[in-house]
Amino acid sequence: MVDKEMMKGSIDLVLLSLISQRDLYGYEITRILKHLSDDTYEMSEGTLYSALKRLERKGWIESYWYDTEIGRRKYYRLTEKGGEELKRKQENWKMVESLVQKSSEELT
Amino acid sequence: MVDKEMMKGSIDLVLLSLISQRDLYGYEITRILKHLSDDTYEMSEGTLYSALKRLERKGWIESYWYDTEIGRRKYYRLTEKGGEELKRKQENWKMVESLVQKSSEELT
DNA sequence: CGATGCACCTCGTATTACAAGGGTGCATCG
DNA sequence: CGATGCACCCTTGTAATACGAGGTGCATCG
Repeated sequence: MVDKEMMKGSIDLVLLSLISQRDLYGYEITRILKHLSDDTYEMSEGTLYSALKRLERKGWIESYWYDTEIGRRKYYRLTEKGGEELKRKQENWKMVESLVQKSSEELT
Repeated sequence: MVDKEMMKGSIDLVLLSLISQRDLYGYEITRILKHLSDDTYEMSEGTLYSALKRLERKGWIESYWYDTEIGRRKYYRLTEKGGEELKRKQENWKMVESLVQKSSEELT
């Protein structure tokens, strides 16, 4: 559908954004992304879980197990540090956004 | 200044955008990016030249030498294939843009 | 029973972006 | 004249990234 490497470089930002809104579990995240992209993008689980691990290792998210009748789920929640990082990444994103835009507009 | 890894994933798009407007040489590109970012971002030359090599290897840009009184410069120009790739990457970018936005807004 | 969906995970690999280095030649300054 | 700085190009090594392919277990549906 779309470029498989579409999200390269933006995965952490997107994940932190999503988790900042409410606690989510892995599989749920893939469903949300699929939905938000109108079924054009499906994040591979290999990508997702290693990204979540990375975010946790860096202290930006924390996880906890939650058992439902239909099985166990590992939920992730944003930490304070993760909130700060999200802010940084958002500003960063704005910068890149403006560069991408300018690079296709003006050339001084 | 900004995150050193700021451009991760967007370098190719930015470079193709810039070169699509007019032929450019390497050093000039670093100057333009610095200017467009209001001096907050300076692409390391290692990054730039290996990116240019990559783009050339993929057939998206072509290079030619040009001699001025003050020395030789290696200019890069967009190929037809590069034009198509640029278009693809731009659509891709819009997708990611919308995901980044949505991920910090709604959660269905 | 087999397939499908939910839910998690690991491993190996190619690619990427970077820093750190190296090189040339010209101009300017002391 | 020598040093410094700028303009310009390049290579190498490394850490991190994103991915596909594979694996587990359970429940449900046909």
